[in-house]
Amino acid sequence: MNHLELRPPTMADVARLAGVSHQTVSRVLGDHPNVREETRARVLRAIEEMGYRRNSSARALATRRTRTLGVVAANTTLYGPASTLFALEDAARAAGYTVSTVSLHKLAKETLSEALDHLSEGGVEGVIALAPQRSAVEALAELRHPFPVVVVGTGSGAEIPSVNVDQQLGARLATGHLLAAGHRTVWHLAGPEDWQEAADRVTGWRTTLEAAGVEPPKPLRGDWSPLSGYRAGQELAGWVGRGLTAVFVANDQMALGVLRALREAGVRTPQDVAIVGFDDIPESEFFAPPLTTVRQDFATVGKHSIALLLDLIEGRAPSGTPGVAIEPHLVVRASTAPD
Amino acid sequence: MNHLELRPPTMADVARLAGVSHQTVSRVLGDHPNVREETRARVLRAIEEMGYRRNSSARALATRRTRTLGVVAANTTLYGPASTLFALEDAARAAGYTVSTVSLHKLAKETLSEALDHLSEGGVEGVIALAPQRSAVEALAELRHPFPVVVVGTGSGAEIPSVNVDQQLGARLATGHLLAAGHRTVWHLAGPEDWQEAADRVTGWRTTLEAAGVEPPKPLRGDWSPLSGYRAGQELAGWVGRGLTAVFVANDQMALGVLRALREAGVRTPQDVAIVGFDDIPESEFFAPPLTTVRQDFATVGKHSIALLLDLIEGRAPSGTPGVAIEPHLVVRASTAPD
DNA sequence: CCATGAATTGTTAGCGCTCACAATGTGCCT
DNA sequence: AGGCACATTGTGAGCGCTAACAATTCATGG
Repeated sequence: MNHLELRPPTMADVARLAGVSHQTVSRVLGDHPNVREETRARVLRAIEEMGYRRNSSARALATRRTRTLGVVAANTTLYGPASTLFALEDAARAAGYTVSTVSLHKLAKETLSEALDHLSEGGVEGVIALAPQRSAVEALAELRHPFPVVVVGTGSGAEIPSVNVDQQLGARLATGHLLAAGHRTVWHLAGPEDWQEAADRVTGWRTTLEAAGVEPPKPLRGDWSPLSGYRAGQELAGWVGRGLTAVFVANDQMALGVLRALREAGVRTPQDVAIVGFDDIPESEFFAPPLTTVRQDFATVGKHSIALLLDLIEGRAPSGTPGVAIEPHLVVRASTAPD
Repeated sequence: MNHLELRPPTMADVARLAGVSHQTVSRVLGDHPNVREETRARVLRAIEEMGYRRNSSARALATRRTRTLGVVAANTTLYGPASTLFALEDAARAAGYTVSTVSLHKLAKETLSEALDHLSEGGVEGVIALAPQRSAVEALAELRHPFPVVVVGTGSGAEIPSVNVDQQLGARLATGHLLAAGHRTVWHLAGPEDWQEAADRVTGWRTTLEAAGVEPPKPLRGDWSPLSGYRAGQELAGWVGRGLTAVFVANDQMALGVLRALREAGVRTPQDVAIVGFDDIPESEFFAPPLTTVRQDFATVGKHSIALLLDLIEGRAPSGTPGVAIEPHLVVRASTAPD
């Protein structure tokens, strides 16, 4: 309880109590095979009795392994990043690693550099960067760092190893769903230009329309926030009755704003305009109306990222198929089909 | 770039290149006053040239300070915990500490114990526990750990130092606001019994009603999820016209569910029933209608928690006024007042 | 009964850094 | 010029652990 007690016991202390050498204690802790059962028991008892814990710094110094990974991210209060963070942490811990996180307000080159410095000082063996913006990856590619880095969510620009959800597929699912429901065309409210995900969703949307022989309308731009969706929604409302019957919105939060703007403009969803979002945040199911959206599997993203990073750290050939994006799924709700 | 390069340079390497002793390099890095300006420059140049970085493990071993804090949390994808996590990380980094996070699915005693073990193995100097459930604090109190622990969000049971938002005040603001608007009574959809915040909000709501001479209706229970709010909302709808004109919902997600259930039942908000939520998640402003809610200042929570933990680690008397809860604020929107 | 090898344990030397102290250099006063 | 205080630098000893090797024990079989 009292952390100010004299200094914590060392391996030598345990060894003394157990009547063995410190090396034997180390062997027991390391699950070495060649330790007599009785000795092991004696050592374990001594460890228990003294409440001994290995000193991680000394261990790290001797082994040259800190068993710590770093994660750099921005916007960690948003559902997507928060979920990814969670999955990463889970996967890393399962692999016996500790995770140090640096949450930034913005992924500018300078802050990124400071973050890597901070993690580097902390002795991480590798870093996962949740860098959805292209500029962030570019900055990352220019930065020197003494450990491998894996990027999550910024396509495979090939400069840096990465793990991704197939955003284009997600957009194709969304757009295709609307076309299949009989809509002649599908409008798109996109995310910020600099975001890879936003770009990929635009591409997926555009190609789906083109494949169907439809000229894509000019996409609108938002910044992921409900407010920007609201503003775009007001603009979209003006096109109702002039060919706009379906909108694919690049994320659920903006879709929420769009829904509100349409409702205020007297436009009914889905009767007048069908809406599809992206992310499947927990709230989406209870929007007015419940939102059809695209769900990403963050747990898988986390597992793959950690696996890839560990491969790089160990110097093995990456075990997962490289460049394979994780498949998202369409979740159909009332915003595209009256129930 | 290549992390498999020969072994990274050591302080001795830098010293050799700069023509000084390793101790002088250490002094330069430690900003020691007594180093000649010219020497310092020479050392810094050598450091730069070799791309030297101090080995944190060796440093930690020698100083007995890891400069690492741990955070244990569950439900980190929710807005509140995610925001707190962010604030904690920010505050810790500002204080020169690295943060290791353990995100749990559930704060059971066993998982908590494993989490503390994991962090302990990682050499943390102290831990912040985001433990909103009373059972979690109790479990925490029973566990032995060789470092100080600060709990966030579970009242001041006094067993463990804690930092809190004044949930009762928040509930009083919400309930008072509704009473002031002329409602005769206010119903309450509470969070899970075991959660301290839920209990505090119930208390704040109840005392406000009692102070106004109103007998509080029996509170409903939800589990924070929109779905549970939806179910409760269906039940609440049945009381409309029989005295129910206002509901204080213990969080915004449930309020979303309530709003939907009421709408489906043909009950208008706020004309027929006014709703107040709690949390002010980013979506709340765009609900149908926009939600009046209570905002918590997570950044302050983060700063206070870290400050308190560092005080405990350093063995100082806590600098902040102990037990002082952080004030939340009411954000009034259309769900309680037609615009 | 002793040689032989395997199983088990101990010994020694760092890992790269900081701390305490020793040694040297510098300026200034008398 | 000598001496003293102070600034500056160097030296040695760990911090607590693991890795490599050395030493010991133990069972076997000839």
